[in-house]
Amino acid sequence: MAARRENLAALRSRGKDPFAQRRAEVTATAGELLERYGFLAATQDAAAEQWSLAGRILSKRTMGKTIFADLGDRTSRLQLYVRKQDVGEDGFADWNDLDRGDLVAVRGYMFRTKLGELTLHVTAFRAIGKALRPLPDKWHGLQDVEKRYRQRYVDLIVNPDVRDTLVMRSRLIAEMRRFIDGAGFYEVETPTLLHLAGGAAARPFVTHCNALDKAMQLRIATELNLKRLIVAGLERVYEIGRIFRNEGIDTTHNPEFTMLELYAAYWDVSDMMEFNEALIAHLVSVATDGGTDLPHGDGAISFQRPFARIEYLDAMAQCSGGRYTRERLLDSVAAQQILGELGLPASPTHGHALDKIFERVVEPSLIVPTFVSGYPVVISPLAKRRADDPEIADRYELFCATMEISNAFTELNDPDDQRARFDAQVSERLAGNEEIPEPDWDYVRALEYGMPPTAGIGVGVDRLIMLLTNARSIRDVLLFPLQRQHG
RNA sequence: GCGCCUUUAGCUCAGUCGGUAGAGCAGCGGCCUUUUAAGCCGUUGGUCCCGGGUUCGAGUCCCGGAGGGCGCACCA
Repeated sequence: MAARRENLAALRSRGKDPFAQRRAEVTATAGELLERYGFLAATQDAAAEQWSLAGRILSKRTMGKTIFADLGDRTSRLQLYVRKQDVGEDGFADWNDLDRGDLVAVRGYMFRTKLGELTLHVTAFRAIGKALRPLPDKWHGLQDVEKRYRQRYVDLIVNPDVRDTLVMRSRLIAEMRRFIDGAGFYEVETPTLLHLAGGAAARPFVTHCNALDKAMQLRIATELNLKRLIVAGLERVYEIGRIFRNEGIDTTHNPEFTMLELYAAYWDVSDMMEFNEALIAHLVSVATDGGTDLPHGDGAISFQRPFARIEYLDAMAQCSGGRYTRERLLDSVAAQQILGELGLPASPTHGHALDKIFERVVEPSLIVPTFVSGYPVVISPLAKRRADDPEIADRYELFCATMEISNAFTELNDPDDQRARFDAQVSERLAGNEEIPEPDWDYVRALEYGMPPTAGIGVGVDRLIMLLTNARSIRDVLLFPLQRQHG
């Protein structure tokens, strides 16, 4: 660091203070130039066309009166070629005071070196920012996982894979919006700060509002407010927003994460399944440059439409050799017995038991994209019952690579049924299940004004991005994953 | 919360049986006008995560603590 400060002082003494610079002319990015001049043959140049670009020096190779360096900008990395005879004595001295990590604006023309690399022959340049701290090892980059997450800015500078993944995330979410907007949905933003967090089973974060002198909660879902907007007549709404759940942290859980929730009036769960399948297939195509197969681990998963479809109860039966029948699963006592057979601890509720059984018995086999339809009503408090089977809800979940990717159902719009299910939840809550939220009675009031038949879906965006980018940990698709504080 | 692993130079890592701290890269000084993990010669650089203990002597052994990773548990 001392050496870098000396170089900074040297630049300043020649009137080239990098921190005094206000802006840089940029007429091209590294990526654009690499594409545009792909036709150049070795040693051939395009000296007639001058370009200006800006970025960070990622490496520097000095060879006497010549310097090769790599410039990185948001698109790519481009080699620079600087000759003393082009930039003069002073200019060359300035280059010697530039360190790896410094920010520069350069001007020059493209050529291809005799070893075949497209390179910018620099005719003019200027330091526009100085790195007082050295960059990590040019070859190994930053490996220390802890430092990578804590100092993500460094990770992003030196590890191209990290940047590629996070840039892909940005593109995929933009694509998701474009696709949904194209279907006539309004994007809305509903409050994060609520008096009562509902719409899912999860422990909320609690905070305090000084102005109201009230305890508040951070939302655990956007569901109830979005459906209020369906009551309000917006008909097609969605939100891509941050959700907070005060639970564990591991490779598939971060306390705050991004969820897509979308509601369409006049659709049922089958319409939603169509839409869901089209959306996922589209995103796979974007992620794979037009393909249908996603790399996953060492292999690949095909997202060729149509995806597999199976009934929840059939899946349970098949994966248990017929032992877990409808009768047993839908009976609270029998379901607990199954837990015992599986060697799992007893669950506080029937619903919890079903989730555990499914997780153990069915989920591990759900590798290819599969819609699992017809969840029991006991684990679907906000979903409509099937017309011909009132114990089963009109609901599906999409699984892929054993991860739940989306959860959708025909929304329950009968206020009396909704009130009854909330009452049942109150009992569960009193029985000690802390994840069951307090009922939001105003939501029932909203339903009393009339909600059209509606289908809704929730998609865990981070896990979807993990799938689409073949990331092993949710932290790899988050810019700043939560870390414990030092000290 | 439990178990296993891990923390040494700016970065990536080695460090034997407990004997006084090492390499590569980066940096610094030199040579080099098409290199690309440039090369060659020379050279600087340490809170060995923190706190105790055992010992003549601890990076190394013991106890406690902190951070991180993985697994389990928790978590639609």
